[in-house]
Amino acid sequence: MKRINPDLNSLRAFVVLADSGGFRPAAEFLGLSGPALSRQIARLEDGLSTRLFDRDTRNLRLTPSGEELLALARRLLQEAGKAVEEFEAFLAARRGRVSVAGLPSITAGLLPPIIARFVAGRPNLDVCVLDALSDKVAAAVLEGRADFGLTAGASDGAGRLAFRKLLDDPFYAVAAPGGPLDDMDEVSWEDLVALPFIAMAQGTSVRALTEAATVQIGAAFEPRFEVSHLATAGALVAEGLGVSALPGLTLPVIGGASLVVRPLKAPEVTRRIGLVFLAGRTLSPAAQELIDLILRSPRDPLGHAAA
Amino acid sequence: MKRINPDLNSLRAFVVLADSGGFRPAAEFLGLSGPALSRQIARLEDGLSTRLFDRDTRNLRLTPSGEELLALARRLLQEAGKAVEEFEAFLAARRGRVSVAGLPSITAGLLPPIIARFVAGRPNLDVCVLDALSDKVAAAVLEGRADFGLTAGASDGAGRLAFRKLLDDPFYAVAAPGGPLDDMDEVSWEDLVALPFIAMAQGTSVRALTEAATVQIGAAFEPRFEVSHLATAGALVAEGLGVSALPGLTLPVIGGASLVVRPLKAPEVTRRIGLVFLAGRTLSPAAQELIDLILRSPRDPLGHAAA
DNA sequence: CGGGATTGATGCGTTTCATGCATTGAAAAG
DNA sequence: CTTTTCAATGCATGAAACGCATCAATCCCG
Repeated sequence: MKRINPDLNSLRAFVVLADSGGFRPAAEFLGLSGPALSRQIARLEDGLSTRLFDRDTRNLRLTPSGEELLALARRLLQEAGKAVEEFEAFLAARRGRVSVAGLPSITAGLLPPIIARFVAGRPNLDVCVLDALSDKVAAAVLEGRADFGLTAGASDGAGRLAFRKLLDDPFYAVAAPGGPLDDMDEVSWEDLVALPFIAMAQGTSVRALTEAATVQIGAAFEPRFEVSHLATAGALVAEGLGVSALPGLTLPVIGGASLVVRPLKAPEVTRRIGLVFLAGRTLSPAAQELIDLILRSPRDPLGHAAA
Repeated sequence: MKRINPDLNSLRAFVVLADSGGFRPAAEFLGLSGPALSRQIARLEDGLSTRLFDRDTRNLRLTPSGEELLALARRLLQEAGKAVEEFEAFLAARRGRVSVAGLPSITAGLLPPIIARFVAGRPNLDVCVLDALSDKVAAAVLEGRADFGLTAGASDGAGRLAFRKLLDDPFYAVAAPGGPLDDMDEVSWEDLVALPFIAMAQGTSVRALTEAATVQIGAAFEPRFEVSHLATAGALVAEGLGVSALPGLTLPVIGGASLVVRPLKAPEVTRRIGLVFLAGRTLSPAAQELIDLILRSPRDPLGHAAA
């Protein structure tokens, strides 16, 4: 038996004709000429090897096969319409799922207000935020667990990741009010590392840059405390147990407003914050939209969440 | 926003390409040349205003939009396949519903074995048998409650019903063994109506023909009993309460084998049994199939169920 | 009872569109 | 560095759909 292959346009024409009860109005509705519709129906009937309408010049009535096909065609067209609608919603970034991997300082500070604007009016769009340390961020993007990442400029060796710089995030010295920084306008790394130092754990971007800075000034790096989470570091500083060097973006997260924060110089160290994504891969419309929104957002190095 | 109209063939090509991971094998599978498939995908992408594959000469990978469309296309194609399958089943008379209206003598005698053969191997085909008196049969067909009818030749005045003769069903005289017919080879209407007569109720084809016969011989028609159902008539006859004149098709229904049955002559009265259906209307494949089966079946006027 | 009007089908010419062949350009394999 | 493979493109061919004009049948109205 030869395979019959219904054409959605023919089915649509058939349904319209069945509904309108005449070739003329149906053809007009479809934007076709009468003969075109007549032939389209004839083709459909021929393809199905069945008469679909009992018709003469005056009457038009569905045959039982036509009735049967009408039900099936309606169902199929409805399915098709639903599919188109879903796909259009996906294309318009109103539906789908965006997965963002990011450093904790970014996902906690920079990202939330942007996501809030992003999901507004997009009730069917899921956003998944993956907060992880910088190497894990790159891994998540490489493995496809995240559509893109927000991290400190780390280029993957294989060149499979592309980087788009967002901002330079300068380091600041932080201490408790009444602590050693009260009287200083700005702080040098040399001065800072001489104080009891609260360092971030290995594997964080902050740690890597902190070590680089101490190496650069030829100082020994002997932290008094070592913590994994920013909140802990902030709490220790607030308690006056030590000082630390942190990028501006982290300050809102640790409650920098109630701490003494001073620009950190000699050398001036900045964390290059940017987007990473798989090179050569098209992003989902929703992910692209979120990226565009991030790029258009004001990028205050101090973290605009503090504003 | 312009209306996008997916073509099932394009979607099929897209799915095949996504599954086979390369243009060459996909094109071969689809029975197309490479360029044809390339353009088909390009058209699809153009129609959707989206890139569906990230591709260079060596790699072919779905974009997120492609992944999304793939799921939707699979679903839609599966729906389409199911619809085609259902429709083919309908066309092949393996699915659907046939509604037959018929005189009780036919629906009880002639029809059951035919229906038995008809539904064999058609588990999804519903058969609805409507047994009714002759005028109700015609009405059921006219009103569309039955696809066709099996009745005694009655033509609707408006000519909206077509009749197709099946057989001539001659009348027989019936009586109980040990009754008045035992010694006779054949019986005349005149002899029969002189005996205690069991008549069918008004509105039955049997009654109409019985009355016509008595009028024809100029006799009075004074039935001793009058019943609506054949089984009752048969039981009364078997009990020796009277005789009756019944068409051959009714005999198996009333247990004619245990009665005395004699050909009834002078005049020879026959009931024209045939199919009625709406003129100019195409029948459903299943109904047509059942009709063909009826036409091909042996038509023993005595009722082949007795064989 | 008869002519005009309406409706769907058909013949024909045109246009559009998809396909196939040949070629190009790019990337991987030897 | 050459060869091979693969997808994209130019070009020409062929098929399919469309519109216009016409035809046949029916209904409406005078």
